[in-house]
Amino acid sequence: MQMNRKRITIADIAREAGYSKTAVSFAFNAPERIGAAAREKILETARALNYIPDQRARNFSLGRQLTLGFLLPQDLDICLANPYIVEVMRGLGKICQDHGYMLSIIPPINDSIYEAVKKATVDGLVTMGYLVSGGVGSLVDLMATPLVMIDGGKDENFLSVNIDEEKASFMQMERVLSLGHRRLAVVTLPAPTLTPKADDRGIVSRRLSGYRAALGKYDVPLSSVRFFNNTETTFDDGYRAGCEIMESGATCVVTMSDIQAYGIMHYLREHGVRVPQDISIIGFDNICPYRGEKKLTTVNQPAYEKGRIAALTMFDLLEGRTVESAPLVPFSIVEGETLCPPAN
Amino acid sequence: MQMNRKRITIADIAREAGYSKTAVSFAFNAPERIGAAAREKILETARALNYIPDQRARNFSLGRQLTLGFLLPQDLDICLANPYIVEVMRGLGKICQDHGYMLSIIPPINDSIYEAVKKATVDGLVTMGYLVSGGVGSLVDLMATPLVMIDGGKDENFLSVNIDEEKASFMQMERVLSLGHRRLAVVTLPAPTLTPKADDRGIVSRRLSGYRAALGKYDVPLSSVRFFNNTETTFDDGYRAGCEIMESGATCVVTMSDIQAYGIMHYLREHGVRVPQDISIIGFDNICPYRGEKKLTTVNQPAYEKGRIAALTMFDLLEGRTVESAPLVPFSIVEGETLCPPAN
DNA sequence: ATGAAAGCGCTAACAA
DNA sequence: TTGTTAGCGCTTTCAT
Repeated sequence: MQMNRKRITIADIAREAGYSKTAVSFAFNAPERIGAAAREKILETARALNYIPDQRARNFSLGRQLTLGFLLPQDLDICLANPYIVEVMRGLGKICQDHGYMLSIIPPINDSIYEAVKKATVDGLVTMGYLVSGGVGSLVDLMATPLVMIDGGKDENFLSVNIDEEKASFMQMERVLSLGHRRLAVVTLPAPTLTPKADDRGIVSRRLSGYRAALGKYDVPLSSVRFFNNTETTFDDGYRAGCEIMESGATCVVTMSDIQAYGIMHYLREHGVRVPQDISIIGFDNICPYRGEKKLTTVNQPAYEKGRIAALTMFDLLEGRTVESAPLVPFSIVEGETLCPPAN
Repeated sequence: MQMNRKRITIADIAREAGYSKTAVSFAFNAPERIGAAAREKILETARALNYIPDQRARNFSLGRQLTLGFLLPQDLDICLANPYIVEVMRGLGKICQDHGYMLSIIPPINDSIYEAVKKATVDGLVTMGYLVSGGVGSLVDLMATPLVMIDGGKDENFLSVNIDEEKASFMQMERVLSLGHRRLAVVTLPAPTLTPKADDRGIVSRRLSGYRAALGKYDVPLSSVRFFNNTETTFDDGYRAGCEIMESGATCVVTMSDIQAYGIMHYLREHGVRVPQDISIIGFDNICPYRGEKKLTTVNQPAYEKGRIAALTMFDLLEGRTVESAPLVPFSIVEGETLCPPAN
């Protein structure tokens, strides 16, 4: 196994080479600021002593970390089980790699995102799926850590990378209403952790308002919609909700995330309910078909692109470029095999 | 947008509260080592001044980082597109979360894993898919950074979490040989970046030796096997290889990774080749079916579990517990719908 | 061209 | 109980 020999420091090299620490530092990071002879001698001894500069100390001294943080809205094993989130991460990470940065996945600490932020050592934070109102918002402000949201909400202090949530959810709902569905089950995302008070700027509220608009257009009363508000964004929890949904009498399920939808489909199939003949279903995100289920009709979100844009925006911030606002990214409804007119 | 007000430091609090920095430090991190009155006064002023301890400085001083690093074998966007790797990461991350750690994804810098390691600020490194021989091995030794491999190879200096590669690949190959296949296409993993010299301890070599053993048992000459050694571990590159494979006359494809296999299947289906009637295929890893392809017969690896074990091992190392060796994790052949006897 | 020394913000051994 | 002070390893200003 590895032996923990003590690290060689810059002082060792300085002493051994007969130069100052400054000289050594320059030899490594600013060759032009030191004589050729001195530099050679220094690098020589550094090599001989197997000196590796301590990146930790360097970063600390330079006040940077060469790391972007990705703040997870829920437990890590839930988030990484969601292909949509992973795809966002892939976009984020690609840009990090291009900049020589690491991407740090930051799960909540004891269910607290706030605590996680306090412990995080990163140059910038990217959040996903919730509003930064209140606690975390002022915390990052105190820490002088730039923050960019993905799927966040309107906030005067932070940028958010989003699709047009109202419009997308309007179209999603309209798609099924136009097919004739009138008895609906709507599965929402879990209440955002960071919005203590009811807040109409978060992603859930905005989508709900899109739904309401569509329902209004088709004169469908809210009472004919059954809401499922306690479903985690997981396959398993979708599956779990399947039972109640099946028994709700709905002819169509509208979910705010594909991963839930696939869980629901799995349950339905296991229980002899045919999709879409018996129950139609439409999702949100557009992840790949899951567990052998048929391809979902859904709202496509450019996940990878969202990650990329968020990271690029973050580097703009870090490198002092002014950023007016994050752009709306495009979405579209993609056809799968899970929608048809209601049976009767 | 955020305003970058200057951070309050421990010195500010000390001065303002009329105590020393030590006292402030204790007030936060060792309440029992300071009087109640002093503590109260200090926390009071800290609150008033919105003081947030600088985690960077704290970590630097304590010589830790509260972060585990996950060293990627290839570009980040390739790795995160592989569900097998993501699942490993999920296992790693879960344990990190349990320990209040972050998980840092470390992509190569300019194609160099070595450079990435030098820049990384983490308490421990977990690698994936290659041997740590040579450069990186001695580097982490100099940096005194503990390292644990996943899918690495035999190495006297580092632990590796693996299945029994020889046995698994033997069984994988035997599975198709026993069905009667004699003309085979074998798709390997790309040559591990970190093994400059031919090395027989890496994962690819070990699996090849399993293949040889199985072929020997069935008296099948190596000449009846067509090797594809330049296929990246991606869906797209599998797809790309599909053409040559189709034309190779093989009745069965044996791949070292599912993601390649699904790419190949996609190509075959698009070109009217039926799986398994025309060409059988067997994979490795056991990821979920991809892009609507049928479920692959494959070797199941407990990816999540591998990640967990690697992380747990790492924390053993970090917390000074002695670790003899990483255990072999179990594997199994799982039946899909992609295997049948050869046609003629 | 080179070096002394003062940071960076926090911890902790040691002294009082 | 509390404070002084010397680190942690590197960067960088400012003399020389």
